[in-house]
Amino acid sequence: MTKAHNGPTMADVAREAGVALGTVSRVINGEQVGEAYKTKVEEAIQKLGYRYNVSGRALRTDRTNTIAVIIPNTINPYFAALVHHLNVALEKRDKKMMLCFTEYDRGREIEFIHMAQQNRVDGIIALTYNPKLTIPEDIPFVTIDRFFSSSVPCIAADNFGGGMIAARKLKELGCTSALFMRIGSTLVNEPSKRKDGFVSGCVEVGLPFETMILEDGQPLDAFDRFLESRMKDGKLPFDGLFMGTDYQAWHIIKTLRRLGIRVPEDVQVIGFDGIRMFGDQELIVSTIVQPVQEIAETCVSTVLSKHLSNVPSLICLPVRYAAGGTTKE
Amino acid sequence: MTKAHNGPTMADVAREAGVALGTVSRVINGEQVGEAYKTKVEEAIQKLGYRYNVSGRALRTDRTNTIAVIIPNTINPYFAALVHHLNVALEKRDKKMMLCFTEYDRGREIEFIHMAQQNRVDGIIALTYNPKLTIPEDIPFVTIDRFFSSSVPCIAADNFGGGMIAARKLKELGCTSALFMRIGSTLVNEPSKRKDGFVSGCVEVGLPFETMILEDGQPLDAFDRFLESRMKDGKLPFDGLFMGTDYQAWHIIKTLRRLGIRVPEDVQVIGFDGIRMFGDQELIVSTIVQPVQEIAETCVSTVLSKHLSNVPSLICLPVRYAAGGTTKE
DNA sequence: TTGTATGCGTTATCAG
DNA sequence: CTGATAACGCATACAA
Repeated sequence: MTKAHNGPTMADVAREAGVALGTVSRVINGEQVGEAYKTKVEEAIQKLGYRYNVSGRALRTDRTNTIAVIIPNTINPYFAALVHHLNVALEKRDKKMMLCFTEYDRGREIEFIHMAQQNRVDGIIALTYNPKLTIPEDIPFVTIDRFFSSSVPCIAADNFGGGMIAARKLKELGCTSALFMRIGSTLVNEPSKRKDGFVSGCVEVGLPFETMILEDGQPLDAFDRFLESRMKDGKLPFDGLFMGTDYQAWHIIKTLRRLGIRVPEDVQVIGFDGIRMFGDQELIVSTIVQPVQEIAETCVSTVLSKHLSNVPSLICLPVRYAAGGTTKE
Repeated sequence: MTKAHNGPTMADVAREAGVALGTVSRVINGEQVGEAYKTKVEEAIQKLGYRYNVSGRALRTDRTNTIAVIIPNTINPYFAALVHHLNVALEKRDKKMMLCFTEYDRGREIEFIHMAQQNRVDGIIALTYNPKLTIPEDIPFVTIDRFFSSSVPCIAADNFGGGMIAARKLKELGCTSALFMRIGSTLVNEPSKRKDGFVSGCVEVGLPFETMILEDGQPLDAFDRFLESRMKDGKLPFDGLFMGTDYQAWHIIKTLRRLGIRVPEDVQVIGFDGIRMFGDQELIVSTIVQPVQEIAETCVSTVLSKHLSNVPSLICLPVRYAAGGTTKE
């Protein structure tokens, strides 16, 4: 076989510096080395433009300095933000990120976990939906938004708390009758608690409410038909609406306007996620903002923590309400 | 050293199957092997759940089956879409993607190219801004939106053509006086041609026009002040506006509305990129749509093509106009 | 402290 | 067609 690449190797550096191979390795890895040797080696490295071979080191140490991130895609702005902050957090620690897009495909979720193992990654951060996913035992694993078992740390926003905040806010803003709607995986995951929190909050503040949950896979316009069916004399029997996500809120607002309902004058709408225009500009709707950066940071520090077993099995990070023009502020 | 990982190796498979190590390798790589041997090996692989070690193979072959993608971030929806389609195109060819986010940092652009070389990637796809970037000779390199030299293929949308289309469209929609504004890197790259095409198109159709180019780094509200300065009796001397990007168009529309100018009744606005809400919903403004998927596909097929030298040095892909509510259709 | 030698898992060469 | 073995680049245990 002809060598494709002909960059300098440690042996080249050693020869150039007139020292032993092991000495070069020690310099590279910041171990104790005599000053004279060290400078000789460093000069040789400079001169040859040496950079260590990642595969060689990985083969030898069985560590890749890489964390696999398994996520549906990067098109959805919430995922895009997550990926962004995960990357920042990983880079800060000199880790590389191996990105795997599942496109919500459950087969792929499994396949990527295999691939991550095959690549000997140092850990996996996953946001998945497959109910039958089995988590590898031999590799640090952290999940987002979905609880597997007490041995697999789950990082999520405080979805329940977010639901409560939404209820209180609608009440505070003068709503007298509320509706919660969502569509999402039938899987019971952390976001499911948005409803529970909302219900709890409505009871707390004495706000009458209804809920409507659509099954996964149904088209969003089932919401539309529901609203249409509840219209009477050009009015809806609700003046407050809490939606499962910003995306769903955005969709329903278009429907409301089409039905001649004004937002926020007739109906106030709160979403969930904190999606912004162009990723970092204005909010799209009034919303419960997920602490994306903190979630990412926590995922990384958790998956890299030496003693995964000592880590809490569910970490909920605080959310906050933010006005985005679809409520009366 | 204690082995961290204890997955089965080729030697284990060979032992299990009662064949030689080399035979296992040949089966894995789909080379000619006797039928009986082949099945024995495949059974052993199944039984042990063997998967080849990526580092071992990479070390031996000096090929990683990985393409580095160097891009500012994934927050910007256009980049997010690009990354998405690049990933699809790469996965289709069983290549892995090594994502590098530069955050527009020129030092990082250089650093990532080094890192990619160090990781022995099979190719690099880069969207960069550093004027002093030197392209490695020994590794297939493709750039997006920016021409380096005839030996480095550049893939871009037909920015010039897009500018022309915008001019023709504004004329067709009844505009009598147009303005082009943009802010962007002082670097002369492909997107710079949006203006040239627009100017050319205006001349062609006989549409009077002005242009205003902001230097990179200036705040966007310099646009606002410019518009304010041109206001007379609550009116602007333009009724057609072509902006360098959808983001800038979006910004300027807010300004216009603040100034009491109606869009599209008083002024029609066209952007560039084709950004959609939530990545795949409605357009944000009327716009010239970049063929993101084709760009991604072309980048991948080009960087993987055996004979990079035979490839054209600039590939422009066709754009199209799409109405997005900020023009009179 | 530094040098030497071994092996990580794989592919490729060479001999059978 | 198959088996044995060397080498890829590196880190490390051991010897000096």
